[in-house]
Amino acid sequence: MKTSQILANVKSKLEQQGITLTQKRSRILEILCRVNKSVSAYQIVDLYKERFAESIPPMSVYRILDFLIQVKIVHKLESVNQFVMCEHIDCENEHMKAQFLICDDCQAIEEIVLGQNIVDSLKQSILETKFTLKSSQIELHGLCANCASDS
Amino acid sequence: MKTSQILANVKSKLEQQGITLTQKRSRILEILCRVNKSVSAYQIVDLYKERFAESIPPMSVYRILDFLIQVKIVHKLESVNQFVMCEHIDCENEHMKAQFLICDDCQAIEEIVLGQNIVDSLKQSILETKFTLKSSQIELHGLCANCASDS
DNA sequence: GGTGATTGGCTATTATATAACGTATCTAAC
DNA sequence: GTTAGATACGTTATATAATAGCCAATCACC
Repeated sequence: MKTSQILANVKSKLEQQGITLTQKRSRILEILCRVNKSVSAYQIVDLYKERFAESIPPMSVYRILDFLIQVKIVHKLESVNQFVMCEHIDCENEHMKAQFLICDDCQAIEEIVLGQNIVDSLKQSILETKFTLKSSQIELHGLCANCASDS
Repeated sequence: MKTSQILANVKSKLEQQGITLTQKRSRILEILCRVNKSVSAYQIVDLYKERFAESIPPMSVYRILDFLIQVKIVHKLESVNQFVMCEHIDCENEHMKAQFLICDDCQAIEEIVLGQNIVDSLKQSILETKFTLKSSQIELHGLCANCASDS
């Protein structure tokens, strides 16, 4: 699917929730959509300047990222301090969501959904420890198909 | 088990591999052992100063942590940029090791081992994506039993 | 005792992130 | 239309996390 198509989808989905994006938010979303991998906040600052010939302070980028995360169209990958567009626009109802395969070479992100059986056994393991899960984002590191064949 | 006992165990285990710890390395290991939770490199700097009335530069702490990680007695929790002692001194032979439950309140760490069935289904899910796993450290966030009952 | 490897000191710099406060813009009620 | 409150964004400063690069000390072995 084309970047512009994806963007349009996301936006119309947000509008259904009564959310319209400001120009800056929209632009940052566009950047995330185009790069098609995970990037750091400061990389976004650079990309923004490149693409729109206009600089944006890091603070603003962080704030906008916070917002985009809140409305669930962007994820933060805690293990690498980077941000990535959500590939599953319709995943809100799943309990164990947001599992990522992160390519340590090119930062390509594969957003996977684990089967219910895995989820259940995971939960069972955790129950035994009296631990209360808040988020169950899982980030696994390795190489994507491309980078693996290169090396 | 007592801190001193654990420390002694770890050290004798390292000695079997021909590794003896320098004073600084030993002290930092002791700190990690005593706090019994995860801490940042800079927290270690502070704790070191407190306990040994002697300051240590952050650079040294990072280097020593790298070493301790290499010899597999310390883990780095990537999602929070903190470090924690390995609870399983004898876990080298497991394939899917290093799964952590991290208390977002008090940084208590529960190091769990997932059952083989979970591990297998995980691997299967990943196989389908042509992704090559490098490390399979999993970090899950939530509240430990203590902190959950407090709130 | 000399030599090479390991360990650690030191300074500087980069990357990541938040605090605090001010300004602008938008909206809704009046 | 004006104004009050909320939301978004700007600005500066600072905190936190991590690495680079080079030099000095120490240890281990010949």
